[in-house]
Amino acid sequence: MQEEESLSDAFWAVARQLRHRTKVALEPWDLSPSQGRALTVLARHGDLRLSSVAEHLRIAPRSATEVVDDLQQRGLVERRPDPDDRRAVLVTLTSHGTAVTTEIQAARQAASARLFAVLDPADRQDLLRVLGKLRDDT
Amino acid sequence: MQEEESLSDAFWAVARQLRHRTKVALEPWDLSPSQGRALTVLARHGDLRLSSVAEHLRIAPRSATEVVDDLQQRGLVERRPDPDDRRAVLVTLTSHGTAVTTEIQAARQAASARLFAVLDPADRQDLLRVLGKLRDDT
DNA sequence: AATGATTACTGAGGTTACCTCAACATGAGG
DNA sequence: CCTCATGTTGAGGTAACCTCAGTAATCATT
Repeated sequence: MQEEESLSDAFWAVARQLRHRTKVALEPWDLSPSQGRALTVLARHGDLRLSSVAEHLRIAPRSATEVVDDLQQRGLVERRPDPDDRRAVLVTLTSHGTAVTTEIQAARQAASARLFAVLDPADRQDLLRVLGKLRDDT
Repeated sequence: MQEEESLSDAFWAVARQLRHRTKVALEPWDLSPSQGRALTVLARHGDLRLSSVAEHLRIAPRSATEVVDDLQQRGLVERRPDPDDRRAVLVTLTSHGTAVTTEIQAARQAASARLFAVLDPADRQDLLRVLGKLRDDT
């Protein structure tokens, strides 16, 4: 059965394109993927503990310390003591960080829009439907 | 236009699944992604110079040296002098390496088949068609 | 309230998979 | 043969992760 082989090949080829375009679109900000994701997570969930940031990024808490260190140096986030638990540190977007995150999300979306723009509406719908089935599995 | 956002979200969700399953399927061999790809490339193209291996893997020649070092230590590939150019080294799959590569490709294909098995034939055809359009773009 | 276990973070140091740069051998063209 | 280009590798560097141990704060139990 050759079919699955080429399905996954095609899938990876498109994934590579999408990844590459996203990377290029995000170059102006010079952020690592983890840093970019950290900003997105903070924008979505509001202030988070360092350990929560680590969970969202699926990295060790110690590694989240480094990601946040870097973002803090750039003035994109602040560390504040958690009022509810003085062991914990809350990571918060600064206003500059919020603005940058908005720009980044726009750039990311524009990059993916440019890729998917070659599809007509019916194709998009098909893709969304089929991907939905794959995603819901397991 | 929210549509592209969820299209790429769905795409990445599926890509993550496929990557995860492939990784799990390949765990028994304890190979890095580059090592796995190197074996595949060698199986497809036959003996290659170290610099060609580097090109296929899109890494620096010096880094290909390390990948090949490791594969050689495991007895999966051999280095031979290139008869046509004594500066060059030819990397060749050993018979053990050929056998392992075959097993790996089967495992990879089985993993992707399991993911795509939830689709009926019409869905698969749609997916393949739409991915083809996306891939040919650029 | 005192104590012992647990939790949140971080310093120190390690690993992996890359990188660049320079050295060395070989090859190709004037 | 002399110069310049090419193929590989040694030396050493870096980014982004990791584990492990230590400190401070909190929680649970007595």
